[in-house]
Amino acid sequence: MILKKDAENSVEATPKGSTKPHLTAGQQSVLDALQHQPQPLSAQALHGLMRCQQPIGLATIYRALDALKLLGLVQHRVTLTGETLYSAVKHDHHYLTCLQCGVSVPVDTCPVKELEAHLQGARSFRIYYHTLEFFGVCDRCEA
Amino acid sequence: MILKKDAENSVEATPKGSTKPHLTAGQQSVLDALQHQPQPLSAQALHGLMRCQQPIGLATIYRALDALKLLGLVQHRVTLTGETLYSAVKHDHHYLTCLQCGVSVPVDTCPVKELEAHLQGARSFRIYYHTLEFFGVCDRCEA
DNA sequence: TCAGGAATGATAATCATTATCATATTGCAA
DNA sequence: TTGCAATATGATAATGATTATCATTCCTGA
Ligand SMILES: [Mn+2]
Ligand SMILES: [Mn+2]
Ligand SMILES: [Zn+2]
Ligand SMILES: [Zn+2]
Repeated sequence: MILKKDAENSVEATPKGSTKPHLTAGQQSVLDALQHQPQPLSAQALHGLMRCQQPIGLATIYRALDALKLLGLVQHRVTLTGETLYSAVKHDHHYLTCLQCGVSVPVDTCPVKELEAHLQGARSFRIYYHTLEFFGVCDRCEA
Repeated sequence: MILKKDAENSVEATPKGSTKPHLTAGQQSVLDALQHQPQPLSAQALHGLMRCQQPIGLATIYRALDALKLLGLVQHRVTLTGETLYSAVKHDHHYLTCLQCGVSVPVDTCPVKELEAHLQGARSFRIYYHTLEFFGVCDRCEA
């Protein structure tokens, strides 16, 4: 992959000194849409949902998602089929995914919080979110 | 995505009753190649490495990697650029990845083992491996 | 009000991965 | 052994999610 970046990413969407980041119209709509969804969604699925209410270009959605990730407001996860799913950062959901049929079942426990806090301090890295996923074969596919 | 499957996946590569799974020539070479690499590799990188020694088609490599995943011998991880990296299942390596520049630094700790064992028992799911990755912004990009 | 920068949308291009399909190998029954 | 059907392999075309382009519109501050 490795394609040239369009331009300097606007990390500085946040006015200096302001505590709340300034969001563009597109970013705001995307964030709103995501926050009203209980399930992670692909960019294209989002596009399908949003184009009815507030028409918005697919490219804008991708750009907004990138920006929101960089702001720590949105997180992502990649499915076995290569789609990227996005969700608002709040609760963290993890999954148990079957390599054969692709079914994903949620896992409620998460033992990562502690380690995350520890890393946060030890490394010079601002951590926004984490992914944790288990892969294996479900019983139906075991047969 | 969601493309039709080529044919029935050969989950039954393992002769009934045998404890060691039978690997095809391609699968064996791919596994060997991976086991000699300290770093996770993409399918195409593997192809580059292998084509010198034992010529092998790229499609065969992808097929072998899928089969080896299903056998619990190989694990995968998807980078921010959408490449899938494969490695032999032995130690589990986890990463801290910068959403801005894409740099990944290894994390040595892993608090997941225990939960994995627990899930293994509770769910009717055979777990082969897990991914754990932290996303944020590195200090260089923070500026 | 006006110029420069940022945001947006439509659309073309990219490229890792899959699907196809023709050919080569393998496993096994007769 | 031999012949055959099933499986594996390679070359190559197709797919499709994501990116890059670029023309246009929207803001914002001087
Ligand atoms: Mn978690
Ligand atoms: Mn681990
Ligand atoms: Zn399954
Ligand atoms: Zn960085």
